[in-house]
Amino acid sequence: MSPHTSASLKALLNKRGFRLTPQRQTILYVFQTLPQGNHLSAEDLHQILRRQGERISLSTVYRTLHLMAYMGILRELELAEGHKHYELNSPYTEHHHHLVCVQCNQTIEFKSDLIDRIGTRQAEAEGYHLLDCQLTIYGICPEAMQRGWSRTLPEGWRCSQSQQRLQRSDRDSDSDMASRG
Amino acid sequence: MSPHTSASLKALLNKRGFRLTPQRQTILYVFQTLPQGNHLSAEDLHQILRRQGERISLSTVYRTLHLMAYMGILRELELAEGHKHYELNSPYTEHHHHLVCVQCNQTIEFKSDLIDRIGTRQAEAEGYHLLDCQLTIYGICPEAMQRGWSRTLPEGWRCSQSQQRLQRSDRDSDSDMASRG
DNA sequence: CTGCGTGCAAACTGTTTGCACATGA
DNA sequence: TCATGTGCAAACAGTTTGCACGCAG
Repeated sequence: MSPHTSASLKALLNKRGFRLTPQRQTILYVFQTLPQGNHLSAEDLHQILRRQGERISLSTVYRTLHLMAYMGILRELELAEGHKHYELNSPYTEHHHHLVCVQCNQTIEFKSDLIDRIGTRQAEAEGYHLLDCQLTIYGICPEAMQRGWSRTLPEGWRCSQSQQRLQRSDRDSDSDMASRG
Repeated sequence: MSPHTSASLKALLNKRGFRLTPQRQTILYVFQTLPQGNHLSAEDLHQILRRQGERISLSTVYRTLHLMAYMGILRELELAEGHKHYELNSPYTEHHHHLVCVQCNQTIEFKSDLIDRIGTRQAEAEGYHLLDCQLTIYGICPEAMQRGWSRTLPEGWRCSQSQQRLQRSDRDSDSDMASRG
């Protein structure tokens, strides 16, 4: 159920004067084999590649993410972490939205035709060419709430101190992403 | 109708052990007197302050934006420009969403009770404590389209040949979005 | 064989932080 | 008074870019 074979990717790239390189092929493959509902930052992707023994430079990762987002192969996400995330964007991928815990970064996906329709209509109404439309809901997940967090600042927060706010505890703590239909 | 007088701001801050300073007061005032619908980046705000003769350091700007966002006084926006934007967030401010041109950054606000309701419901369904809910629609505005669409790729990216617009047809895959919701 | 793509390192942008001093409650 | 807030500069993280070489078309 891969949206692109290396042949179709090549065709897609060549059509626009770009080339199919091993790096681009590898990167697309990573996204294609990613558990449904995951999204990667440039750094994440670079780590994964490195762990797989691929030697692709970080610059190339960035350039490729850019290119693929531009081509519509990837979708660029603005979650609440200060850097962009990317996920596959294809007709085979359900268009969805995100519910994010700003404390632990747990992310729940959900879809809503209604929202998509509103987005489409709104873009049309203004004469915009629609690229993407994302409802992002920021909140505190039940687990984080239990660990204690009021809507305001964490206890002992100081402007001048190191603010341990929203600091993700571990890189692998976000592996438990749920996906709801 | 200002959501906060300096007295109520003071109360709000003191309640949490923070202090009212001239800087904080000034910054809030800038937001309060901002033309409706504008949102500022830290840099924007710093410029404005400087132009007004205020000598508030950039660090303080950042710290204040942070503080006020966490106190719920400001709303943090993730538009598509690589940096955050802030706007007033009060009961008196209509909650709204954004339609952004990824080429020229023109932003159109719109509100939708329906979206807000969907967001609320979705958060509730997952047991999340709702903080904010933003539908952000990315697209190309009519003017930018006329000028031809070349951004999204790094400066000097070599694809200068066929600059044809991408056709994003994945949005209208099956659902009938012709009907207005 | 041409010029796009890559890796590298250095540059850049937006943001955070350590420190000493200033100041609000 | 004294912990909080500020300004400054340096540190930082994420991203970009200039250059020389490598490789796809």
